[in-house]
Amino acid sequence: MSIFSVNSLSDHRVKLPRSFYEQTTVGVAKQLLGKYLVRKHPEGDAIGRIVETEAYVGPRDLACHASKGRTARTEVMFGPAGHAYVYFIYGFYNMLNLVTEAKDYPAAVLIRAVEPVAGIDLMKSRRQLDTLRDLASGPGKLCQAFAVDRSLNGADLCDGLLYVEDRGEPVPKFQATPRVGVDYAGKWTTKPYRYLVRGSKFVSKL
DNA sequence: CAAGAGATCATCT
DNA sequence: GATGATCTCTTGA
Repeated sequence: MSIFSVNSLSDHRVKLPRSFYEQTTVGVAKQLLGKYLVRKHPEGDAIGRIVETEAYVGPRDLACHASKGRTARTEVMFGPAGHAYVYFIYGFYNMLNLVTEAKDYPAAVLIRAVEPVAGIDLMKSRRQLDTLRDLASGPGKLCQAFAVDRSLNGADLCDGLLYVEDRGEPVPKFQATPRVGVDYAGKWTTKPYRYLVRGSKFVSKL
């Protein structure tokens, strides 16, 4: 590193503080675009630029698990912001969410896709795939690539091996669409709570 | 390329 | 006992 790095934007790396996650869920979901998901692991670190998120905005949102009430599964969402909510679905896949808003207000943002940035060989071996585009372009895929499973449920994103980093990029241009796979949620099905970085090849689908 | 089925299990009824 | 915030592979145009 040169002495110029002090003033270099490219050196800006700040772990998102809890106050970031305490904002509105929709705000967090949008602002996470262009941030970096970091997974520290004995096998090696994995980093990806977040390109797709979904907001699950609280107890009234019929697509949000917390709309079913406070249970063992949803407990983490009722806790303070800035923790991971990881659950297992379809008998195969883990989903990574980041808990938002105030304690006792259950809401979270689903991380749906990232662009691989570092630890790419590790991701390839975990995914048994060689195609960069397919390594983390979906919520199940990225959990596999980043070795995220239920052992991380409840993990503190402000003090642990999983967190999100701000590298000083502005939030990229994005588009909003309805969320994927929530056809059962009545009027909540069509709410535009899915956010995608415009032009990214690494989103799960258009 | 689009559409459909199957895989497989934690969670809630 | 049903179902799901998914993925992959197969089928057929």
